Amino acid sequence: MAWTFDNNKPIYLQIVEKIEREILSGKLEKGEKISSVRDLAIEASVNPNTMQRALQELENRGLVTVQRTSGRQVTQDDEIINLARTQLAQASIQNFVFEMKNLGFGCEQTKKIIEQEW
Amino acid sequence: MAWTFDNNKPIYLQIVEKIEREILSGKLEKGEKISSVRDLAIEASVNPNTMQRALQELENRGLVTVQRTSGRQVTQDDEIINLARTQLAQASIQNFVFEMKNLGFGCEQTKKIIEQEW
Amino acid sequence: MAWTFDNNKPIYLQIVEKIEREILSGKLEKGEKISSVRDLAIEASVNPNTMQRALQELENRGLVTVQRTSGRQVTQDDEIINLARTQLAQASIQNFVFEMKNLGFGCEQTKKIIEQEW
Amino acid sequence: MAWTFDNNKPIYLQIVEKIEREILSGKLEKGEKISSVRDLAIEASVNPNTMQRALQELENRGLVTVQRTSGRQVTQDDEIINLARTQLAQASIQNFVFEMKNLGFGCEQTKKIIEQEW
DNA sequence: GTGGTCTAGACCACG
DNA sequence: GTGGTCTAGACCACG
Repeated sequence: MAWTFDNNKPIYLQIVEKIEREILSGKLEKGEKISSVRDLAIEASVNPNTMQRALQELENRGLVTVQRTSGRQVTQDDEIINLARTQLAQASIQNFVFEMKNLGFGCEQTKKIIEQEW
Repeated sequence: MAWTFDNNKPIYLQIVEKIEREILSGKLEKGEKISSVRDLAIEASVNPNTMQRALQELENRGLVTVQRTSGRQVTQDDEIINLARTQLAQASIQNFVFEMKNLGFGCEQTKKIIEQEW
Repeated sequence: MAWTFDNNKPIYLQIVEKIEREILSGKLEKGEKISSVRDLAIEASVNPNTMQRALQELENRGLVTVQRTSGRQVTQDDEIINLARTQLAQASIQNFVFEMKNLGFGCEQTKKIIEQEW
Repeated sequence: MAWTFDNNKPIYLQIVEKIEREILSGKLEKGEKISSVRDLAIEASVNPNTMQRALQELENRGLVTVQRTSGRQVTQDDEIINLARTQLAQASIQNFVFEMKNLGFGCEQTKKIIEQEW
């Protein structure tokens, strides 16, 4: 029911990342209306203020826009979404390659494992 | 100079991960003596209490052992190290594959990028 | 299309200021008939209630008058307009001088920049 | 005693602007330590959360930095301060020139008034 | 009903 | 003691 959170990171940031991933994956579509702060707060079992803060952060990043009285929606701006997607992928890959090298894996070996895991 | 930390995660956990990575990568060798809490704390520019806590966590995980009088050293136990390495790699790969799928990347494409990035 | 508003201030106040500026600048002339609340609301993309409230405020300030049947018009009273103009200019200048001093600009320097910017 | 606030704008934003002005004017010097959130909140007669939010915004703008446990200080980075100063001055001047033109003042007249008011 | 702001106050991490 | 996060809940602007 309630979303699950990791104790070692602020909840609001985990919410930001969750929603960001939904936007970048297209699960939340460009321009789609987002549930109200109150509803999302109930869904996630967090305080409305916490949800508010998460959504505000998404606004700062340009992924979400607000219409004062009619709620929030995913940005219409493809460029912002694509940029965020590219940046996340970039970071993810570099991070991964660094980690695998560090653990002693070679390139070929890593690719093989990815193929299996895919 | 000082190690760099991310404000959004407990410092002691970030230290744990850093030292764990050094052990798993072999930068800190099996059985190698570890600097004193004091020295490490200075090196990292953190409070000795914080460093202490990090090392304790590494003991709990079995990666570090204590000799009352002669300080700490990396475990001699290959098995523990290998297990930790495997687990970390597992988690890392699954995480990565999930993320890339989510961002819309395919298996071949991902492997190509890894090759470039390696 | 729609007028643009700053999220950090009541919309009705921003409308008041916009129309006031149009009156003081003469863009809306002395005695000129003002569009209906309805039309203005559509033009500004705001709720009629909001526009209503803005016009009421302008009445309170004496810049706009109402004729029960024939709608609103800009006041005929030169004195009121001139007074408002003077007050706004006063406030604007004092504010500006304070700001520039505060930012470390001198009088001569400021005058030079104004000349360029004019 | 308590700082004075305008009802038509969020308090936290007014605090941001007040402190920003103190930094840009040099009243708060480069690298100077800033009072604790709690103390500032008492000084301003606002809730600590409100003050926290204001300081967080100043952090986002790069004007203030945090040391987790030892409090906040004005940034050491001249460039950031100078940039902010220039931007504020720019906006202020353009705004002012626009306003004065709008009110029917000429360039020479405006400069004369500034001289008197300085 | 929607988002935004604010207060009050608890609890945590780090020192 | 310092900042950070979170909850609970009030009240406001706009519709």
